[in-house]
Amino acid sequence: MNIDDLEVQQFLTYRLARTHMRLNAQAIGILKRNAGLTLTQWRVIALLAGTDCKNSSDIERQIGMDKGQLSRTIRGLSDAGYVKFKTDAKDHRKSNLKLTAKAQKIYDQTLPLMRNRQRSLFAHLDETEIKAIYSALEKLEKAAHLSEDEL
Amino acid sequence: MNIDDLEVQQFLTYRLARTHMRLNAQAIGILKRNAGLTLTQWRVIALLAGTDCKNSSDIERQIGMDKGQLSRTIRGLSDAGYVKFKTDAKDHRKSNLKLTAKAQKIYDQTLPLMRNRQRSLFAHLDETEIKAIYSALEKLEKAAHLSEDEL
DNA sequence: AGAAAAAAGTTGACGTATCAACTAATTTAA
DNA sequence: TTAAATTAGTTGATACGTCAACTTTTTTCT
Repeated sequence: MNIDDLEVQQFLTYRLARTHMRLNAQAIGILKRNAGLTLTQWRVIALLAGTDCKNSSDIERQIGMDKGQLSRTIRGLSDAGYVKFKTDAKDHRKSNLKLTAKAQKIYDQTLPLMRNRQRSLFAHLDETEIKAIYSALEKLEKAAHLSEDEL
Repeated sequence: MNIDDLEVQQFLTYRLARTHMRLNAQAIGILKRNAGLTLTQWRVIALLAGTDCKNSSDIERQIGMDKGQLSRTIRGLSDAGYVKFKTDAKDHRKSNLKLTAKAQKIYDQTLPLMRNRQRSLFAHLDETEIKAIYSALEKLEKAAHLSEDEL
């Protein structure tokens, strides 16, 4: 590509941002209508239900979500009756999380919807596109990590 | 790609989101250190300086930014002495925006930095990657527009 | 054992983004 | 020409995301 074609470049970053936002908006809508959950609430429930994540730090490591946001999300889930937490017997800093039956039910109902969505989203991408987009994202991300002096 | 490979799919959407965030974070850092501006402030200033956008609605149409956020951003810029606005003589709903000398100076200083960053970001992408990422984003965005029933 | 460092979680502040309700001015269309 | 629809912009609410300061508990190191 022509390095000096700033129009194209800006359009691409813009498209990247917009696609991300649209995908998010779609997921948010589905979760709100079908489960009354926010996206972050869903993520936490899905991790507690589908992985061996037990507490806040496990989740943080798993998806790199911010500690603070996580703390607030979990409080919200607790207030809404989706999780119970009690402090770990061996490490009093940790509080182990457990989904309630209510949460498990919502999860079981919602997972198929989200799986179906994932399938649809990717149904029309072929091998070449997948590889190229991975490669491009990797390069962009690497460049995004450069400090200002290195740019 | 294997349609049922949900791991890969989720990884890709995750990567998309993360790349977007990293790119944003980088731009935010550069703007904060060098210009003391937020990203939205920069966008508005850049549009007022570099395009023929005159008012809030022009900007909204140009980059699809939310009216509300735009309104607050412009108020912030006004409070900080970067823009002045007076209501349009012919259409009293509109208020035309004008950058102050202070804003123009910041813009002139900052634009080269941002251009340089854009160049670096895209320097290592080749034609194939650009095309594939465009194609993939287009398909993802199209699918993201589908309603739940259509998925 | 005791001091220093690290980890778990909470909280506050701010920026980013969307949606909805609202006022005021203008355009349209009956 | 008047009523209805549209447009410009403001404001409030809520979600999402990052950063930093802070407390408490555990681990590490000497």
